[in-house]
Amino acid sequence: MELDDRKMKILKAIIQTYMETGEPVGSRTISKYTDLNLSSATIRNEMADLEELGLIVQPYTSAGRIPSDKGYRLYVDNLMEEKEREVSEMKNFLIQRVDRVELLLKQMAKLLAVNTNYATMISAPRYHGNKLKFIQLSKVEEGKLLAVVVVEGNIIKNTILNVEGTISDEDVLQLNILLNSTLNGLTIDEINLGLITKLKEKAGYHSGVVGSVLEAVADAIKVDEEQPQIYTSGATNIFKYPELSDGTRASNLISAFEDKHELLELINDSSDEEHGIQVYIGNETPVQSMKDCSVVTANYELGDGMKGTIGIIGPKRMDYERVVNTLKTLMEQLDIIYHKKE
Amino acid sequence: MELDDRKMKILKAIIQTYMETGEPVGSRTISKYTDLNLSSATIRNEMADLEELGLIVQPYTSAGRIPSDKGYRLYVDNLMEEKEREVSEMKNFLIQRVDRVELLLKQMAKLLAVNTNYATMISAPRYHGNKLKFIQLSKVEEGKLLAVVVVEGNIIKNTILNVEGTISDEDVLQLNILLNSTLNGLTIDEINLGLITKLKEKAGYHSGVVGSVLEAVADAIKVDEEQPQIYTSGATNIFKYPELSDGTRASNLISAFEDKHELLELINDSSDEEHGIQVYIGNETPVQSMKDCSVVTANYELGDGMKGTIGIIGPKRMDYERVVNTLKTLMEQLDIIYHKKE
DNA sequence: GTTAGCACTCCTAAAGAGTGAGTGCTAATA
DNA sequence: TATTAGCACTCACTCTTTAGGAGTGCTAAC
Repeated sequence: MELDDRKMKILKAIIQTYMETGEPVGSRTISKYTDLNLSSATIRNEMADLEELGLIVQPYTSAGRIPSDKGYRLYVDNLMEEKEREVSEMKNFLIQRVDRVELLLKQMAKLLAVNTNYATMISAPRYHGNKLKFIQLSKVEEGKLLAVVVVEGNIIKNTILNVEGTISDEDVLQLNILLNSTLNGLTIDEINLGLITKLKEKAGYHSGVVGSVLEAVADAIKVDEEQPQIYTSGATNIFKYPELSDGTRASNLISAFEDKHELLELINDSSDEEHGIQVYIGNETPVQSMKDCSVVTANYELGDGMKGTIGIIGPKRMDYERVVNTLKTLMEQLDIIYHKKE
Repeated sequence: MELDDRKMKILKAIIQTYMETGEPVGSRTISKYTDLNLSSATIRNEMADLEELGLIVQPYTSAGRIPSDKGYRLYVDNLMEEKEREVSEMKNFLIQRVDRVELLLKQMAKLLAVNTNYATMISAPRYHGNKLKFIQLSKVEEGKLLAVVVVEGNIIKNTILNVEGTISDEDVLQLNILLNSTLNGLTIDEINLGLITKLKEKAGYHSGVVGSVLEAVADAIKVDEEQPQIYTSGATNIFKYPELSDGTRASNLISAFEDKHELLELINDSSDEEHGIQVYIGNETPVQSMKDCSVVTANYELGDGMKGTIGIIGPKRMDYERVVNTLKTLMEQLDIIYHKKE
């Protein structure tokens, strides 16, 4: 048995109805809903076929049908049509570049959550491949240096270093000049051992400080590399969907959002996928606590190398069209704003 | 009718039993539980009296009794005895001063949540009264200055300033010297208009920059003043208590923890209370969504002026003794660690 | 003052009945 | 041959009923 055009139409109708109501869809509903002008009996026959194909399931005998993961997958891959985009709000919001990326991301997460009624997550850009823009050491108190590192995209990292022995203000000045002239414009990866040795030589008897500065820089960046900052919003939106609101499920989901550890897997998994938008349906997700959810991710890029991931988490019957379109629009807008200047 | 010793004992037994089970407590239970050696009938008479006094209530006719808010209040104020403190873990954890306060607070929130099985909240120290330690301007790119402000306690704020016109490196250096020599050691409050005017005069034709630097500093600090950073942990612990886990209640509570707005009220309310520990039972709390909870807050102080608030949020039948003792211990330890150096 | 005894209340869980949405199958129809 | 009408059947859901039990309040005896 093959999946002919009519079956497709019926499947689509089932999925769309189920998305709205969240309740099993019966044959009579479809018979009236579609422009196919078929009796409920015919629909029933077709539905039996669709079930045999594994695209829909009955929660119990003689109930209506709900889409299976496979059904959703087919819908997302083939049946979904692009709506005209709702750009307005996003556009206004993104109209100008923001100096502090974190702020932008936080607001973006919130905006998306409010707009979609799903939970959202945005990972701060990974440094990987980012250029060092500026390093500054300052003596804060005796034995303590403040190191400020600015990376492309005006991401700022502060670290306080404990240094042994005394350093004069003049020394600090010299070190700053040395560090900046040597390291500026390099990516994190380009700062290799050879360079470090060379730098230490030049630093003379302050080579120890140079060492710990670089260590601290690497450290500050590594911390973010391994557990990048993740902003979340709208976690409580899941309570709007009864199929996710029961005790344990909700608890697990909210926990995932709270300690953000599991979200990392999601980011790691989807960030391989170059640039595109990825949809995880039910069991496809790498995150255990989201087996009953669907997740849509997109990889954004702000400047050169400043890449991160946006994720939208909702019930399996989420409005894929709207979510995918919203994300696509967002990506495009970001592209326009952050690349036109070059 | 007055509250004699025996009634006290019975009330205490009821509350303690209810804390463990979360279910209405019957007369027979108390009759066996206590060392009073009274029959259930006698207990029943006493319980009727306690109910008349408003200290316990029946959820429905002929059910056992549960403590009322007033009952809990009496318990917290008079009946609760100090257990020997469990210092061990806290002590190990706090043994050394940490350079980055934020990190300490984050960990502290988590530790408390895991230990108590309640939700926790810690507000980052308010700047109010804190001394400025260090200001540093750096030219990051043309037209953009990076301002780094360090306040006592090594709290670091970064802001990027857009400046019109060009500034030479030499100018930046001069401004740094000027700003630091004038402002270091002052509290935020001490930087008044007179001082600013004087500073602007000295800055000569860069007075505009000085203005915007100070504005930015004030701004960065004001943002924190108005909506101080709040770290939360263990919000999902509330699912461990059936009386808080139902849909709407849980959703509201978790929401409060997510956007942290409501938590501010709690902090503002309790931070008036100088140093002590405060217990809010049920309706006593200023936060709407916590009417069915109890909240215990404590005000901590790290250095001079670095004050913040810790809050523990749980069900009304929370283990007040343990929570209060844990917080007391924590306060003491912080005191010892952060004040002995002076 | 304390206690045993007993009738009474009211929640809870289980069992049963009725309802309705929806199905699968069969036979008639176009 | 595809479609449809008709009908028996299934099963979740709701309501009601029932029985059980925990716990009470009251009374009378100790």
